[in-house]
Amino acid sequence: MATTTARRTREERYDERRTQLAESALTTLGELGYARTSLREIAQNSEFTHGVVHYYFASKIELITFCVRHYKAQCVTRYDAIVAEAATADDLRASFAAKLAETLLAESAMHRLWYDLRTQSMFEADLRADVVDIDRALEQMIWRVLSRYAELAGCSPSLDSATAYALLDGLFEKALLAHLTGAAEAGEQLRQRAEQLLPMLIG
Amino acid sequence: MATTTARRTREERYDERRTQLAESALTTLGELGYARTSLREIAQNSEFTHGVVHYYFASKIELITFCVRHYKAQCVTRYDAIVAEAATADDLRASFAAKLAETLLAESAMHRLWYDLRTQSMFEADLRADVVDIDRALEQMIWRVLSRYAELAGCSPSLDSATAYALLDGLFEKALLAHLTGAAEAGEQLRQRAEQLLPMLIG
DNA sequence: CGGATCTCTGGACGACTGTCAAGACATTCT
DNA sequence: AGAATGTCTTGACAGTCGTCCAGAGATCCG
Repeated sequence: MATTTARRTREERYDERRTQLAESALTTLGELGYARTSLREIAQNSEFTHGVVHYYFASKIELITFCVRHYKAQCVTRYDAIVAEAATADDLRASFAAKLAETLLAESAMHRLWYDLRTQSMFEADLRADVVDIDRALEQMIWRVLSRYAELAGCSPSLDSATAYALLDGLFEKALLAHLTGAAEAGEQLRQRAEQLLPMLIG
Repeated sequence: MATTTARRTREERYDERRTQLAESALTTLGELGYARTSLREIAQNSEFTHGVVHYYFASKIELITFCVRHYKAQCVTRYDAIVAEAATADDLRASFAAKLAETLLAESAMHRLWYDLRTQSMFEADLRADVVDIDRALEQMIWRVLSRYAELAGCSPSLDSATAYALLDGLFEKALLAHLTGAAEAGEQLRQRAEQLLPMLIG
C-alpha cells in the first residue's frame, strides 16, 4: 500500500534521524564527558539546531539513554570473531590481548564515556538500570572469551564470570587512564598484563 | 612574641576553616558527585554562606583539589595497622579482605566520589595530576599489603604493583556498584573474592 | 492545485552556575 | 580610645543550561 510504504519511510527516517543524532551525540559525549555535554553542544557538532533535539527526544536523559543503548550494541560482539576463529588456547589468548589493547587506543573516547556513565550511575538512579544491563552484557562477553579459552586449554575457568570480568575491567580501566595521561606504553602494557592474567583465571 | 602567637592563631584558624569547609564539601560531593555539586550547595550544607567559599579558596577547582588531597591522607594508611599486626599469611589475607568489605559498606559515598574524580580526570586535565598522585599512593598501599602477605607466606608477589592494584581495584569498583545498586551481598562477595584473589598474586 | 501533516528553526523563559565586589561586623594592633 | 586588618554577608554580574513554543519550510495527500 502507498500509505503503508509512505508511513514506513517516515518511521524509517525518524529512526534514522534518531540514530544519526545519537551517533553525533556519542562523539561529543566521548570528548566532553556526560556532565559537560550540553544539548546545544551536541546540536552544534551535528547538522541540526538545538531545538530539533527535543523533537526527536523528549528530554536529555532519554537522548543519553538512547545513545548508551546504541553504543552497547557495537561493544558486545567485539571479541566474538576472535572466539570463533582461534584454534588454540595460546592463539585465543594472544589475539584477545591484542584486540584489547587495540580498542583501548582506537576507541579511548568511547571507553572513557562508558566509565563516566557507569560512575555517574552511582549517583544518578535514572542511569542505573541501563548501566547494569550493559555491564552484564560485557560480563557475558568476557565470559564467552574465557570459557572458550579454558575449553581450548582443556580445563575450566577457576573463577565466576563476575569476578573474571571485574579483574579484566580493572586492568583495562587503569590502562585507559594511563593512555589518556599520555603514557605511550599503555597499550603494550595492557596486552602483556592481559596475557599474564588469562592463564591465572583457568585451571 | 605576641605578634607571632597571634599570627599563628590566625593562620591556624584559617587552615581550620579550610579543612572544615573541605570536610563539609566532601560529604556534599559524596552525595551528589563532582559534576552536580555547586558551591552554593556546599555552603548550604555547611554553616557558612556561599560567598565565604571564595574567601578561603580562589576557585572551585582549588577547593576540589584541596578536598581530594585532604581525603587522600585518610585513605592511604587504611591497611597499615593490619599489615603491622598480622602474624600469618592467612591472618593478613582474612583481615585485609574483611577490612576491604568493611570500608566498602561504611564509606561508599567517599569511594564513589573517588571513582568519580578519577573518571573526570579522563576528561579534565586539571584533575589529572592529583588523581595520578593519589592513584600511585593507593597502589603503594596495596603493594605494602601484598608484599607483606607474600613475605609471611614465604614467597614473593608474582605481579608488579600496578597490575596487582588494578586487579583489586577492579574487584572493589564492581562491588561498590553492586552495593549502591542495592545488592545486600556485595560486601560479603567482595570479601570472598579478595580472599580468593590474594593467593593468585603470589607464588 | 490547496490543505494537512511532518520537520525544523530561532528565540525566549526561568533556573542555576562560578565569580566578584561593596559593605557590615569582628578582631587585633598601636 | 581609634585605626587597621581580618572575616563574613549579601546581592549582583554574565553566562549556560534544559525546556518549550510560535511559526517558517518542506513534504505528502486528496
